Amino acid sequence: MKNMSSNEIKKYLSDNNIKPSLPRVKIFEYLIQYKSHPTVDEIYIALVDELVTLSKTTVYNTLNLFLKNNIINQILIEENETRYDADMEIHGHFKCNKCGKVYDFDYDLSKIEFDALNEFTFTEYHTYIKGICKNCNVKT
Amino acid sequence: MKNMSSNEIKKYLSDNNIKPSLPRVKIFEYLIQYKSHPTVDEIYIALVDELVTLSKTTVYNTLNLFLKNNIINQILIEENETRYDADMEIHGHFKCNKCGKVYDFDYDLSKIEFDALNEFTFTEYHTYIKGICKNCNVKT
DNA sequence: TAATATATTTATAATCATTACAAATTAAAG
DNA sequence: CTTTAATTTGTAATGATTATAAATATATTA
Repeated sequence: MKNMSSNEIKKYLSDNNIKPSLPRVKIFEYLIQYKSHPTVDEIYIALVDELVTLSKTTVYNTLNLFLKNNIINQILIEENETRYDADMEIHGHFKCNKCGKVYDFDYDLSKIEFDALNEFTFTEYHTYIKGICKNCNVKT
Repeated sequence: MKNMSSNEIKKYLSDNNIKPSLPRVKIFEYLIQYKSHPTVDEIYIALVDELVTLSKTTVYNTLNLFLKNNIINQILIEENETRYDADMEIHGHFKCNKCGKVYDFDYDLSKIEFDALNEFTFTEYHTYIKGICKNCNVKT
């Protein structure tokens, strides 16, 4: 997943019932390459130089299509700041209140007991932590 | 916390540097009484009959003040659907994709190991799960 | 208690992210 | 090729939240 070639991305999209048009391939490529949990604006600004006719609507449409077909996740940490992540492994996010960077971290869900949720069916897990990252802690 | 009297709420707000005006007391009371993780609209609609001059701006202002003074949490599960919770104990939320209800659940954070976040400082923990609740599972 | 200052609430307008829509473009099928 | 369907695009509409400034209520001081 880390370094998919353009052809691998095309196959991956096709396998998930998404016709691999150029904007779609490029947007997905951006997500797996930079893993920066970008916003729509960040994706648009990053790609518009190469795809000069790209519109923000296409970025929205494409991300919503990816969401529907379950190949990306939406990250909601701040109000009015929707971010996207192509890493579909269950993992958490840490957002630094100083530098704003979003870090990934693994957590072992099997160790969590959900007493209150007996007979519930789970489809999505989301965890995020806020605080100060190592880097910003050192600086002060 | 479960059943605070009006006077206890006033004291609690004062203790947290919030002047206990009527709208503030009523909004906080609503949050701890119903625990329904309401939206701004739901709070406004629930209270406007009693506080006939209440404006939605006041609900926004009040919730933002509560957030700033750390006596409520913001719950972000769906894009463009900000909810609020006066329960400040660390706990998770489960949202049913069928009925839309948000359930609370406890989870034991001490069992989670954050290898990747060594030397990070944590201030807020948020966890939510999506799926189908017990009730909706039975119905089908 | 009246006068003044301060805080709170309110209505209206502004902002901004997202979606709706319909036209334009591109790709696919016959 | 021609026709049909899918994708992309620009513009307008929507809706939640915030900004602003006036109105109201509360607190302070003389």
